[in-house]
Amino acid sequence: MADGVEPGTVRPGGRTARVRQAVLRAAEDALTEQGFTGLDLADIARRAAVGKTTVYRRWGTVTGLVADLLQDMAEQSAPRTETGSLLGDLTANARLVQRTLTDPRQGALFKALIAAATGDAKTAAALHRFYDIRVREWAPCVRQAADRGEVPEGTDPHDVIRAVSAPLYYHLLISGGRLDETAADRAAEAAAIAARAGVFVRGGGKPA
Amino acid sequence: MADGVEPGTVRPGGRTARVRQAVLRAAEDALTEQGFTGLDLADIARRAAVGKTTVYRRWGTVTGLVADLLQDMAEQSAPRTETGSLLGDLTANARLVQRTLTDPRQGALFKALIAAATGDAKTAAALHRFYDIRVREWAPCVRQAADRGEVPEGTDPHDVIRAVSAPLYYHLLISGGRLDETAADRAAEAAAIAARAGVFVRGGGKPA
DNA sequence: CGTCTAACGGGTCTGAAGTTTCGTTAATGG
DNA sequence: CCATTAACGAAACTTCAGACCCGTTAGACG
Repeated sequence: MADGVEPGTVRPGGRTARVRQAVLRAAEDALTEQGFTGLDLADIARRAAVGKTTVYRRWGTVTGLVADLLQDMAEQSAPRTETGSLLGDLTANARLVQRTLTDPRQGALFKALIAAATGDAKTAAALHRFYDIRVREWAPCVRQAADRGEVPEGTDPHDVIRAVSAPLYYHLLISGGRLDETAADRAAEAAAIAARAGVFVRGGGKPA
Repeated sequence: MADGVEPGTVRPGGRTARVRQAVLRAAEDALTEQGFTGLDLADIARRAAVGKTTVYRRWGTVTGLVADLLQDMAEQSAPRTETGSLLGDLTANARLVQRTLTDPRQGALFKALIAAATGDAKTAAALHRFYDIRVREWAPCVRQAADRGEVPEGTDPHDVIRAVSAPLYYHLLISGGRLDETAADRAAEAAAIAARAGVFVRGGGKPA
C-alpha cells in the first residue's frame, strides 16, 4: 500500500461521500454559530453524528476543514441575473452580495471563512479560488458592456466585479458600517462610473 | 474592597504600565509571526518576560488582548499629507495604506487583527474605533475638495476615504490579488471619480 | 454473493492551554 | 520614610483538544 494517500480518495463513493457531506454541513453550522475562534473538531463530529477520529484523520485541522468546505461551496454556483445595462447588472450583483452578507447565518459564515483564511496559506488559496469562480460568473456583464461601448476597450471585467464587492466587505469586516441596499447601490454606481471612466483598463493608468 | 474592579485601574503607574507595554509589544510580535490562530497567552507572557498569570488575569482571552492592543494603536496616529487636489490626497492615502498592508510585518498584523475582530463583538468595536480615527484624520481633504467645488456639496467625507481603502483590503483578505502601487492608484482614482460624480452625497441616490 | 481492505468509530492516553493558590514586590498616600 | 495593599509571579492543579490503538462496518471488484 502506498502510504501518503489521503483517506477518502480510493473509495470516494457511498459512506465516504455521506460522511463528508455531513461533516461539511456540521462545519458550516458550527462556523456560523461559534465563529472561527472556539471551534473544535470534536464538536463538529458530534453534530455530524460521526466519530471524531474520522474528522481528525481526514481533515486534521480546522483550517483544513474550512479549505475543503470552501471547495465544496465553490462547486455550487448561483446564476447571475441580466438587466441589459452595466449599472443594472452591477446593482443586481451588489444587492446579491449585500443580502448574503446581511443574512445572519451567511454573514457569520463568510466572516468565519475569511478569518480562517488569514491564518493558513492553503485555506487562503481555497478562498481565492472560491471568489475567483464567483467573479468569473459575473464578468460577462462587463464584457457585454464593452461590446455596447459602455466601457472602454481593454477594461478588466474581473476588476470591475471585485470593485463592486470591495466596499461591502469593507463594511462587514472593518468599518462596521450599515450594510443596507443604499450601500449596495452606491457600490455598484461607483464601480460603474469608474469603469466608464476607464479606471479598470488593463495595464494602463488614466486615459485622459 | 469593591470587587469587579479591573486589575490595573487603581495603580496604573510604574510597573503596571510597563507590564502593559511589554505585553502589548509581545502580542504584536506574536500576532505578526503566528497569526491569530495558534496564539496562546503563555507564549506572549514568555516573550514579554512576564508571568502568565498576569496576562490571564488582566486580559483573559486572546481577543480581549487584541482589543486592548487596538486601543493602544489607535492612540498613536500618523499625520496625513496634503497635495492640494483631491486625487493627489487620495492617492497619497491609498499608497500609505498599500505600503502598510504590503509590509510583511504590518500586513500580517492587520490580517490578524481583522480575523480576531470577526469572532468577538468587543474586539470588533475596538477595530471600528481604530479605523474611525484613521478615517477622521483623512476626511478633511474631502471637505477641502468640497470647498473648492471639486465634489458636490453634501458629499460624505468618511465614505470617500473608506472607498479608497476598500479595494486594497479586499485584495489583502479576499481575492489575494496583487497589492502594488498601480492597485493603490486605481483605488484612489475610482474613489475620486465616483466622489466627483456625486455617488457619496449623503442620503441621496444619484443626482442626474 | 463472497473476499478484501479502505474507511469509520469507540475508548484511552497525553500534553498543553488555562485556572487557582499563595507568597513576593512595589505603587500610592501620608 | 513607613504602612497599606494593588498588582505581579512561580508552581501546583484541572480540563480538554487532539493523537493513537484496534476492533467493526461497508464500498469495490470478481
